[in-house]
Amino acid sequence: MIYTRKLPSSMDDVTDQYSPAAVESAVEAYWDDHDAYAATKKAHADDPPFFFVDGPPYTSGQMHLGTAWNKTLKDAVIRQKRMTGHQVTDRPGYDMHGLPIEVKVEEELGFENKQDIEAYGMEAFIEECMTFAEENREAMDEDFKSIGAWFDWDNPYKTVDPEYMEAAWHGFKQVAERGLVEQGKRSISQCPRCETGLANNEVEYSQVEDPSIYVKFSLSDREGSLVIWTTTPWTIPGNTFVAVGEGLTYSKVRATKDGDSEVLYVASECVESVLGKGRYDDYEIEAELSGADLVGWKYDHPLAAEVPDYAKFEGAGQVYTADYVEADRTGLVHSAPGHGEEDFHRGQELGLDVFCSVESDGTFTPAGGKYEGQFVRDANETIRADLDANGALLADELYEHSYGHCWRCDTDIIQLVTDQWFISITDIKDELLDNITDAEWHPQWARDNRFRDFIENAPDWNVSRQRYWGIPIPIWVPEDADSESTDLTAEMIVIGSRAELAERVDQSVDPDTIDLHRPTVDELTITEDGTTYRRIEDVFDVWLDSSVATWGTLGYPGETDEFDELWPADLIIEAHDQTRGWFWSQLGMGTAAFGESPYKEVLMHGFANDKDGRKMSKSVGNIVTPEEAIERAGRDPLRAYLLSHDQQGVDLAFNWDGLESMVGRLNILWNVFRFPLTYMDLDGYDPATPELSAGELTVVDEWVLSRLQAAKAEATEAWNEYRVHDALNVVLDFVTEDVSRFYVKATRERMWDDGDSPSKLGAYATLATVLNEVIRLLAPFVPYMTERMYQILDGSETTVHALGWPAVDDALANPELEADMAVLRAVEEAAANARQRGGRKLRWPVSRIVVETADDDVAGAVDRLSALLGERVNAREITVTEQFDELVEYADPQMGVIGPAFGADAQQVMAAVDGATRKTVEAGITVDGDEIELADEMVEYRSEPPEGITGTDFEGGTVYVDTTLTEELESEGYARDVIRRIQEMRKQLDLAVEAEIHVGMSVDDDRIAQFVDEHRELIAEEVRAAAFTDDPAAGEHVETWDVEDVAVEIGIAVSAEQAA
RNA sequence: GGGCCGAUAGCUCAGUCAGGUUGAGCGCUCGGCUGAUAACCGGGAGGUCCGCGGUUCAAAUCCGUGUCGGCCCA
Repeated sequence: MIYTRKLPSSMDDVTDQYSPAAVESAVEAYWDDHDAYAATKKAHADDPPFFFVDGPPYTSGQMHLGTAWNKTLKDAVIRQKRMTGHQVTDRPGYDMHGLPIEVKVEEELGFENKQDIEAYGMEAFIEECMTFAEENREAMDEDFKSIGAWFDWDNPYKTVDPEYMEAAWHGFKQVAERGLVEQGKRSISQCPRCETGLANNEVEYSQVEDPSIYVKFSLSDREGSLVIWTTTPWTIPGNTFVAVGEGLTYSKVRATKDGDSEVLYVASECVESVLGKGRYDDYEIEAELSGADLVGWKYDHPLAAEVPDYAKFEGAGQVYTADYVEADRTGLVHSAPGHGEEDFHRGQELGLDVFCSVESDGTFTPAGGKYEGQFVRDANETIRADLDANGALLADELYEHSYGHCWRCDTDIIQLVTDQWFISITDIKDELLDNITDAEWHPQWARDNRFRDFIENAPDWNVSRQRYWGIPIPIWVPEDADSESTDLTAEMIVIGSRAELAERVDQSVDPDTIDLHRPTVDELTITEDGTTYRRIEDVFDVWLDSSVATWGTLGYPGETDEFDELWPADLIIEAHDQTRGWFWSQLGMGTAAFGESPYKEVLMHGFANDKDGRKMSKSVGNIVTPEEAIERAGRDPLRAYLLSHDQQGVDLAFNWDGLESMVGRLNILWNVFRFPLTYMDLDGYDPATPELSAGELTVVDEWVLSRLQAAKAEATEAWNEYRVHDALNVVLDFVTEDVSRFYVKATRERMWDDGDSPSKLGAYATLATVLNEVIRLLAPFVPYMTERMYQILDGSETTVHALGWPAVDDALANPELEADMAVLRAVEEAAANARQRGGRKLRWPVSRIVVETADDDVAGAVDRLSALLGERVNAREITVTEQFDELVEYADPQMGVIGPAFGADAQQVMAAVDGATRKTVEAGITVDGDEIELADEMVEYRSEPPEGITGTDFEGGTVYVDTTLTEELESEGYARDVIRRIQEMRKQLDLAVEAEIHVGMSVDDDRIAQFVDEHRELIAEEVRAAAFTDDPAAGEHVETWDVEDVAVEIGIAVSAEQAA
């Protein structure tokens, strides 16, 4: 053969069925041997840049189906972008800091709390975290490579690298210089086990059962009690005020139980319910008051004896209004600014001090009095009992509701007021909302609804964590200062780089080698203007790490050239959970630090769920791993399956049958690819550089080339809008519908034309053109099999992935022909249907097919393509008519009219009329010898083709097939049947396509034998028979066939000259 | 509890923006084709377009409401 094959010769046999595993391992070896990835990058090294940024997966586990989808999509996009002429940034990233890894390492080491870490030694602990993260990262590298993801694996960005950590410091310093970093007390969600604050998105919720208690707060300046409701008894010690709704109405209720009476104040709407909960016998409403009337009322702390240091400062122990009050439960809200976020904000507004008697580990401080040292949840029961003993407990129930717990260790969170550092997102809300629209999102609804809503409601970003494994916050504050006595925000020094650190700290530090992790940086001090500064101990919220990825990827600020050229990112791609995650954190950080969105375009895909659309989870046992999918189907099929579904915001319900179907679709592609190879090989035809002008193009060639242009145009347009699945499906549909089902079938015969047939050369050139371009269009999706195909068809470049994206050739587009062919296909389908109903298989020719249509376009199309149509439907003649005049009208008796008119005779009339032709009816119908008079409305007629003709409707009309046999038609039919049987036997003998044979045959029916005899020459030519005898027994291979109920014995032998 | 997304044949999905007889592929079944052959093509069966209510001559489509699933938030 004359074309180059570069693949290992053991894989050279492409006549095998499509075997993904074999193709993929061969291609993988080929890529390694030829350094295909490097060759691809080199091919596009001088193209205009495209700055893609990989969202860093967290290095806590291995690749799952969702991350496989994510990386596959990114990989396909990168490959396609390269093909369209871009030098694409493909540095993969890994998110390696944070609480999840700390928790894993703690588990491995058997730790239970922070004290265990301190005892073990922070430095050693951090080393363990680094090792853990790095080992996981390496494993994930291999996972991602296994699905054919081509990234710069030798050079990933890692959030633990000094260069990357510096990118975070730099960004943070810009934020500080804009005055957006501040320290303050805030109510935060605290994990008492991890002893750190959590970001809102680190809190997960689930249903739990908690106490639900109604507590009476005895009024100190008048008779009666306020009734409040809470599910957190442990916050009662911290009670500072009671809130009422300004616009609500409250009732003064005199309630009696067991003869005793007392006065209770509750919202009027809640009276019935509260009194019921308290099991009072009776009650009487004595007065109605507005919420404002209650303001300023004073009450006694219900645990005054147990918590002697309770909040009794100026303004405490009184009633205030608050807008968070609703007429729910009691309409009065127990407020503890040391705990609840809303309580805290209202307390600040009212100028109240903060009372918080709970430590960061969830135990009461000495200020908690009797409860000192108890864990809050354990104290619930004691507090409940104490309230009961104090006569303050009105009702005591259990309540199931959703409550937050730590995303990593599942411990129930507690709300606490602590000192934290914030980025004041709320100060730049307008700028953020403005910057949203600088990025284009796919799908757009995610940006305009979900993302915008989130940003509108976003609180200040608490970026400090009281942990170890993270980027140390680069803030130094005066040595002895604390937040109570000093405005730390005003006094802080923020360091933005290693160089600045080395320059300003008191110790000698080498900026090139320093590890910025704790505890190294903790020991560094800064002395300026006579004041010594120490670093605050906190590390960054891990979300801040990845938020700087767009410049961290580029090594900025250490390296500035690429940043100046490329930033902001052209595209990022993640699943919809990142709307509140990475999409948000990057916008927040980019806006706060640089005043703009760090990305220009977002592609948001969905989640991989199980076949029922449910989340995959270990506990349910419905997890499908990428490894399993690859083993059962293959890498290309898995990739194509994942990418064939909507990539914009919609979840995927993973289904094994769907994956299997994809193997089937790709198998058709494989078959189309290998179909012409044998012939091209025999003829020494080189499919690498097909010349369409070198051969003779038939109308089918022109048509499929036109369809190819349409497929390219549609795929390109889909890519431009990141409708990635459409870009894939359009091409696969073209391959299966147009190329396989129509073109190949219509072209097959031309493949075995002899010699340099112009028609054959035209077919070769057409098919080679189609294949060359289809391979390019599919390369981003199925990189292995397209590589294999390319190397066999062409192979002039190292890899298919270095090639350019095929352009539409307008000269080959022919919409009129496509429309004509659509008509032909509809007619053909109808004809096949009519044949089947007429009992005439396709191998047997029919004398004529009549297309009845009132549509000029349809008539014209059939006319123009009548030769091709005749061939495909195996008809001697095709005619087109507006009105098929051979239809016969059959009578359909109308019993609604006949019944009343003929009474008892009606049944007989019906029987006589039913199914008769119009001619018969109009000639006169007789019943029992009497002609009956039929009014027009008694009979309707339906038109049907006559005997021997079958009609089937299609969209533009009706196709009639005349299946009437003539001797000549019958004769050819039998001959074709015989040819078919001999071909089958050739195949059974596995003969070479060009091998000549001897045929012997006897037919057990003289008439049929005569028919076959008439076609000896045709048969001999079709089956490459050198000799034809009447003696089947002379063959090496003899078989008796049943042809239309006639026994035909056939013997074949390889010609002597062949065998010799 | 709130926001967004999804629900159409046994399965996977299109159609919903812009109302007009619900479609395709897979699977099943019957048939056809036959040197792409463990491939390919056609026919058939298969539907409460998630439920309920509304608008309209007409609703899978628009509106309201509920159910289930997903993500995010509380």
